[in-house]
Amino acid sequence: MVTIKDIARRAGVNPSVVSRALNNKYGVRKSTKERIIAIAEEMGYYPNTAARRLVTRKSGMIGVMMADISEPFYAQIIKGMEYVASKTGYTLLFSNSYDSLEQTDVLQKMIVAESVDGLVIVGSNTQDTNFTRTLLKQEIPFVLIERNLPQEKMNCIWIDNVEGAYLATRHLLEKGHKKIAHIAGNPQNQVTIERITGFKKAVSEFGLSEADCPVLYGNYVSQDGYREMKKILSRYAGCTGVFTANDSMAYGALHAIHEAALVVPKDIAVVGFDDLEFSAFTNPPLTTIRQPRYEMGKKSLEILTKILQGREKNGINLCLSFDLIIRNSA
Amino acid sequence: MVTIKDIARRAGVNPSVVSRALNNKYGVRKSTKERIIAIAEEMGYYPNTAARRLVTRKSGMIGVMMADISEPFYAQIIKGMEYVASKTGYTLLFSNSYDSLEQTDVLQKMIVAESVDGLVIVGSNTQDTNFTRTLLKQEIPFVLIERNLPQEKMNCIWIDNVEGAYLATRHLLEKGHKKIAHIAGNPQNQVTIERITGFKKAVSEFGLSEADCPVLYGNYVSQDGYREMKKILSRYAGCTGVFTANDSMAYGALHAIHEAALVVPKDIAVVGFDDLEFSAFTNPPLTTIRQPRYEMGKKSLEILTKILQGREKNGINLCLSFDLIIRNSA
DNA sequence: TTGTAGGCGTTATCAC
DNA sequence: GTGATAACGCCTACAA
Repeated sequence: MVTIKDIARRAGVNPSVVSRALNNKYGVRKSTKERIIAIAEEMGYYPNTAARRLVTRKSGMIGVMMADISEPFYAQIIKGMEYVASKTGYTLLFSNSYDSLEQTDVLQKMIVAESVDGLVIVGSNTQDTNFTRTLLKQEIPFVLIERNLPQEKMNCIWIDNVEGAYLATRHLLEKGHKKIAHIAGNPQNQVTIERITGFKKAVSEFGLSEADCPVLYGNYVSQDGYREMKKILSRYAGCTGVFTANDSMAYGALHAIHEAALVVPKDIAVVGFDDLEFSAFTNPPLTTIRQPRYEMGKKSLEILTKILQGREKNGINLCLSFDLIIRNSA
Repeated sequence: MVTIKDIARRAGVNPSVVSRALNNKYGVRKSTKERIIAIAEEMGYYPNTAARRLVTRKSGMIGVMMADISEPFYAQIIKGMEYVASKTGYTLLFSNSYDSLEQTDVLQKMIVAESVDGLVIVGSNTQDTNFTRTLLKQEIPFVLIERNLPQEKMNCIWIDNVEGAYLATRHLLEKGHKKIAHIAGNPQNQVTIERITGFKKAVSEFGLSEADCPVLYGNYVSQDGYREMKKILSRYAGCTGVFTANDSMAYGALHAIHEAALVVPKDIAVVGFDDLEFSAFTNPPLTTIRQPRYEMGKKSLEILTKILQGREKNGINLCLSFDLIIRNSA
């Protein structure tokens, strides 16, 4: 392993000079600096992060918490983050929160053991109410994606889920459907509540009764969409339209509809939410609300980086826009 | 921040005793050890990883390289790895190699800057021929997934892609198809070559001519499957069966077939490879070869962990089994 | 502009 | 069984 001492010896200077030269600090003659840099390169020097971390108390790592990294929903968010991370030199550390951030010590581990400099938290359970306070107290910068907490010093990136769900539902209603159902997500989730609200708003605006427009619950996975769609087919015979809280559940719903030998959108129309990559390839291609996932990830890291570098202060609230992507399922 | 010094002071012992007690080393009286552990817990002590890393020269991190973490193919592999990592206390560090491992310095960065203790490399370009030598020379343990290199001291986890592709193709042939096509992957990829070999093996075994069984190329993404399927429809009119090198391309192919108003499997049968989660939800559900992705990830980390702990030596070669999952697309 | 010295928190090697 | 002390590689006052 090549250390600054080795370089210093070769360059005939003191290690501290090497340190300053390599870190672009003032007080090193240009010629010495260039010589040192050349030697470092030649010797294949890489700073020892552990040593640096120990003295600077910065890790150069950003922790990313999400429910389950294997969900396709997160793929583009991660990609957006990585784009910024690779440019700014930060390393991303991922961790799954599964059901709850607070029931496990994943957050504490990230902060104390891995000593991340900052955090991005995607989603998170509404029942997790303490972690923001803890993070604020520990003065570790963090950005929340998919949440909009009105508290001070909070950094949030979100889309207006009420409006998104409203738009999706409205699209069904404008096509003339009189009985439509909503397959909602896990009610512990904030976005679930918001999308239900949007659904009901559209329904009432069109003068339909809540009895004709039932809300069913899944947990954002295909299997649940399939299960709930089968319920709809058996219990709500007149239902001709379904709005699912995300695309994965829409996939399951489409499958159940096909199995029942019904045709989409002729017999039943389906609208999803998210616009996952795959949604262009369902049969028929899925009409859905596109979330700017890549941008969410990118922005989250841009904001966090700026805050870490002191070029920005906490309290950023960013509401991104969504789009209704009309394909053939509704 | 609580350090072992703080604990030592409270316990009335020397920091080194605390270190030994907390690390389960010999030479600490049971009563002292218990007292120290209690105090550490009470004070909320977490060891400083940077300091520990600096002196032990171990990072407790395992680097994971794959082409693109956002590809759904990797999701279950990652999950399998995480399962083991969380049990053994290792932290996973992901990095994308995109086209090539060697054209960027991602590997070197992981090793030198992050000082990972070991590596798992999924896939990798056949043109990347030097990295194994480099890793071997640096004596950093690594496990290769989706590759089977016959060299000594190499740890490989793989499935027999020739046989898998053979089985998939054979399934089409046994259904009576006389003209079938293969949408292969990127020819720089080892598995691409192997799956083409399996395809050709089955074709020749059934006495079909290569002219009737063309091989087309995509890069394992849906869009390419769509594009190549359209080519097949226009150029190879009599073709009634398609074997795609992975499921994502099968999705694109199904889409192209539907667009042409043809019916799967009546007009054209489709067989994929991988058995992604979504493949049960395509229309019709996809017949495909299931790769044990979760197990690949799990095994890779189990092997690596054992090697890192000295409980196993390099040179593990693990061939996992696959299954033909027959659904309705063929 | 450069060198010296101290310390970050931990572990390891000795004495005792 | 316990304590003192020296590293690990780097950074940063401060002194020269």
